[in-house]
Amino acid sequence: MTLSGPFALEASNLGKSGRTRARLMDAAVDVFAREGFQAASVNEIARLADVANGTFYVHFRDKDAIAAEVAYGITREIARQIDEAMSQIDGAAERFSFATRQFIELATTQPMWGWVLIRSAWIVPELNHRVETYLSSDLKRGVKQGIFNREIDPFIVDAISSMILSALAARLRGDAGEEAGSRVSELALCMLGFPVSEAKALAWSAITLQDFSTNVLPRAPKP
Amino acid sequence: MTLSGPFALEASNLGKSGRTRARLMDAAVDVFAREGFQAASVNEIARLADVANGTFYVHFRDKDAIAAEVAYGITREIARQIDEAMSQIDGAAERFSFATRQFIELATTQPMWGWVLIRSAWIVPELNHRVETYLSSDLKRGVKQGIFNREIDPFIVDAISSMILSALAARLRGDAGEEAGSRVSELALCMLGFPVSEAKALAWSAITLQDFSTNVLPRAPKP
DNA sequence: GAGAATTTTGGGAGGTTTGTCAATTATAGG
DNA sequence: CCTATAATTGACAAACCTCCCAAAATTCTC
Repeated sequence: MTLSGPFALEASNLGKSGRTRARLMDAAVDVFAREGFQAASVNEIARLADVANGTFYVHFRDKDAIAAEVAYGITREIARQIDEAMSQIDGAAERFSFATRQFIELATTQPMWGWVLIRSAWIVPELNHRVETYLSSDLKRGVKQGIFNREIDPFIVDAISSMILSALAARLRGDAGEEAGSRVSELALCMLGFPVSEAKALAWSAITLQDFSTNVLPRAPKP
Repeated sequence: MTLSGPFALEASNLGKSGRTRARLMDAAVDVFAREGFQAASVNEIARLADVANGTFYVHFRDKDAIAAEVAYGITREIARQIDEAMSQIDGAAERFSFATRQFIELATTQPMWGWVLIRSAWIVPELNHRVETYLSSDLKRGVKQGIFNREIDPFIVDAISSMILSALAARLRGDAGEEAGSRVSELALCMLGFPVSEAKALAWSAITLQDFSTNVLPRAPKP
């Protein structure tokens, strides 16, 4: 039996249909991560989910439909998790730095989700868009708090988010270590108008990162 | 007759084989730009180049082979052009800023090349790698000149290059105007340790951008 | 447990893709 | 003009893909 992924775990208390659907989504994550959205085939997703190819079409209209669902599920879960972990943090700069570092640690704990973000972000606009929405809200909070002295518009949000994605990619490839999150966070803070020393202090401060792998989704009840 | 692209012009004085090869490369650029590397099919490239599908395989082993050639051709020409245009500039920061701005103007004058860079950079490693090589050399020059007070390693080069690509994408989509080059250049200079005011001054200084469309490749002789 | 409703199955029609190759056409040198 | 060489062609096998649907299996309800 294939070991079930995050979506399957989450759906373990749903009806049969819901569970199959979730299995397909986990399989899709796997295929998207390995081959990217474009090269992925419905056939392979079904094969990996251990269902007949016809079953796929019972649950999703086509590849785009499952991609949208997967994008939604991934980004929602990541955002929920990060948000919860930093509910106590108020300063926008601290929040940004924490979120960035935590986000990049995704690479260690849920590499497949990371790869999907990297390999499909440019093709499934939903993905990029949602990442940028979350990012944007903390950046704007910073402007309100008078901390970032740079106007926040889609251009700069885009720039920062693609920088973060590139750091995530480096981490996934193994080209960067744990410091990746701090480094990119420092660079971004500089861009936002922070003096180098302050950016460094914030970005490299000791924090406790959540362990995605155990917390991101509710545990499945033991069988 | 299909209007010939840059590669065909460049090859107009070559033998028949060379010209066909070049036509295929221009067609490949077109298809890659529209659909991305993964979704592109050899068939469509051949169709667009107005040759039989078998002809493709005479000139290239497969899609990867032509992608590598195209990547090589595009990056070499862009680099050559930018390099020539800034041969008089010596300061690393000025060079970086000029190159960045000039590079992004590629979006206006050779949008297809721009799209290829955007849509295929993550899939054809050759592309990213070459862009980063050129970028790296000017950044390192800056360190030698004592201008950038930040260690230049692949991580930061990666970060900057993906930021530049995101600006190029915004420009191609029409979401950003002429100012895109200056904006991203300013952001990057901040990251490299420049005080905001200096970064602004450099990034927004008046410069004369080369007109890629007329200069990037030698003119074809009139028939 | 029987019958109804839900879910899954897998074969197949119709299409596209890759890569090959014998046959055809164009080009160039004598 | 004629021939040797180079270049191109297009049909084709084999693989794979999407999407459909009647039949089989499973689950639910009473």
